[in-house]
Amino acid sequence: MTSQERPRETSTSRAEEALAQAGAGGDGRTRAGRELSAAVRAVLGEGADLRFAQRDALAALAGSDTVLVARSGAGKTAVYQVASRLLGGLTLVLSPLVALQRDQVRGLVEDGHRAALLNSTLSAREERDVVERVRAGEVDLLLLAPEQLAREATTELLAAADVRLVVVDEAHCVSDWGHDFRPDFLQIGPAVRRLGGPRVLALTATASPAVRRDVVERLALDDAAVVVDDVDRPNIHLAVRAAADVGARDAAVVDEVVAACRSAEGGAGAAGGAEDASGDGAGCVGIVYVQTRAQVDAVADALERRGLAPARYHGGLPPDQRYAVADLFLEGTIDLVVATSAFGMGVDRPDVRLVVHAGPPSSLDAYYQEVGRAGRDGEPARALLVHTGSDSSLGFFYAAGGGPRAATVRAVVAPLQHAGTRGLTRRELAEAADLTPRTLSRALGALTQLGVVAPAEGGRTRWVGGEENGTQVAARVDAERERRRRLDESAVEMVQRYAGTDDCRRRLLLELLGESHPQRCGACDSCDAGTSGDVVDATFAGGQRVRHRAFGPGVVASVEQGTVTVLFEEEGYKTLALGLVEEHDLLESA
DNA sequence: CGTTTCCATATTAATATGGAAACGGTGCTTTAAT
Repeated sequence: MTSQERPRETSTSRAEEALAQAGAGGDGRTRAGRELSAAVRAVLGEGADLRFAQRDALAALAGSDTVLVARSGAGKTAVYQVASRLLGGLTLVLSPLVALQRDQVRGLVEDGHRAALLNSTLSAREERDVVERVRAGEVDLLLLAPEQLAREATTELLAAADVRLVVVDEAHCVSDWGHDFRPDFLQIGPAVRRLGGPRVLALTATASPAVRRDVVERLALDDAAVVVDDVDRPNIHLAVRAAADVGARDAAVVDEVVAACRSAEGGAGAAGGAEDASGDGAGCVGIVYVQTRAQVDAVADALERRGLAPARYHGGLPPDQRYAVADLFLEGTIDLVVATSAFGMGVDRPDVRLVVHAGPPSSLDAYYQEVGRAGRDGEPARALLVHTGSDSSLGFFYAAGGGPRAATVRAVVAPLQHAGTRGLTRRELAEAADLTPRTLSRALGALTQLGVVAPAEGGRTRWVGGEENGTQVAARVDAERERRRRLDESAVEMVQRYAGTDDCRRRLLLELLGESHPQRCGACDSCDAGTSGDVVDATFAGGQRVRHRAFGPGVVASVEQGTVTVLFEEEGYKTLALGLVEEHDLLESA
């Protein structure tokens, strides 16, 4: 065996040289260039080559931590496969959903990697087996959820291993979930540092500049490079419709789905007999997103009364039922699913034609993730949002932003400080602080984020905030809550802005997500209606750094007819009237 | 913030009313008891 085929013997600097070759186009005359080509061939097969964004990401990774934003199917996996081969040692892949890890490992093994996973579904025997293989250096890629990093057994295993790369898959989860729902996402940064600071590669399909910044900050990435691929999906037609009230909204959603399925059947029939053999309703492949579990049943019932047979999916269903629906949808046995936002990750079916939302999502980032499940085959697809104008998820966010009260924080801090390094279990803490599990969970999320508590052995939580007292901590929680609330609020405002515009929807959506798109798209309802225009104002442009008299520094997100939307560092997104801006000289270039 | 659920109380003792409390989307893990 030659050294080229045994990359784990490659030194880090030589690996970085090979990674850097990706940016130079992979010169086959140098040793580093040949190493890169060999790794690419091993991953992609003979004759295939990397796309530009993949090359950019690899080259960036040679010098720094890297965030790669690229749509599904753009080959994010291949990037870390190649990087892992070149860097050698052990690559950790942090994958949020345990249910998907077995399939992911299977794919990696098929591509010739020595991949394994570590999670709670393993039997004691299986876990011992994986641990032994990692110890023996027989694993190149190890998949695990962030929660694993908090286990002492895992920490010890990894401390002794040669971890050279940490991949954070679905990295937007760090921003979405870290602050309350799954606080272990906030422990990734500290855990990576404890491993001696291996390179970090964060991957996601969509992330607005605000989310990118949050991810970089929460992962504590050092001088991160951000590589953004073209995230536009021009084959998806975008439309929004307003309804008078929630009842009319859901009725409109049902009408829309029924009509789409009827026309799909008619169209398939008229197109020729060959289509009929593949089953009825072909072309009526769709996902209906609703806001609550109860709404899943309400909308699905309504669709059944109209003769359709939708499946139902939400987080409250038994796991086997959820997996069954996901599998049947992926294999094409089920074509229509009514779901909450739980339905999504791992849903990679190419021929989804329709994604309908009954009520607005919590952010444009979330919306585009969900919309992006349509038309992955490149054929025409449609995304429709039906809203009432006042059904915003703002209520959710006031609740979430409401966060723990000062008294709650003090009640949690005191027993933790008293417990010392051993820490307390959730149950002990709930009892000592006299709080419900939900309230406690939120309080711990906030405290984790401030870095005053940390996971301890046996799932316990311990105090690491030194002498700081409950009142001081509560004040910091307050400040952080206020910051979070402003960002969440601005995210909701951006959804309302998208829903309310009569200018080109795709342009607004992409610009708010950090992509430049000056021309109107021709594939949204505004363009259909002729109300959209091309941007002509040259005073401001997307990406431009500016400073506002009152809001401070920011970056221009989007320019529409007569308005400019800016992402301010402190205030989140604000939309300003160009007339007023010019009249009062509010914005200056920075 | 807005809506639903729960429970105590009131009286056409089996249902109505009011006010307080809980819930509203996302999922890891582990442990104890079958």
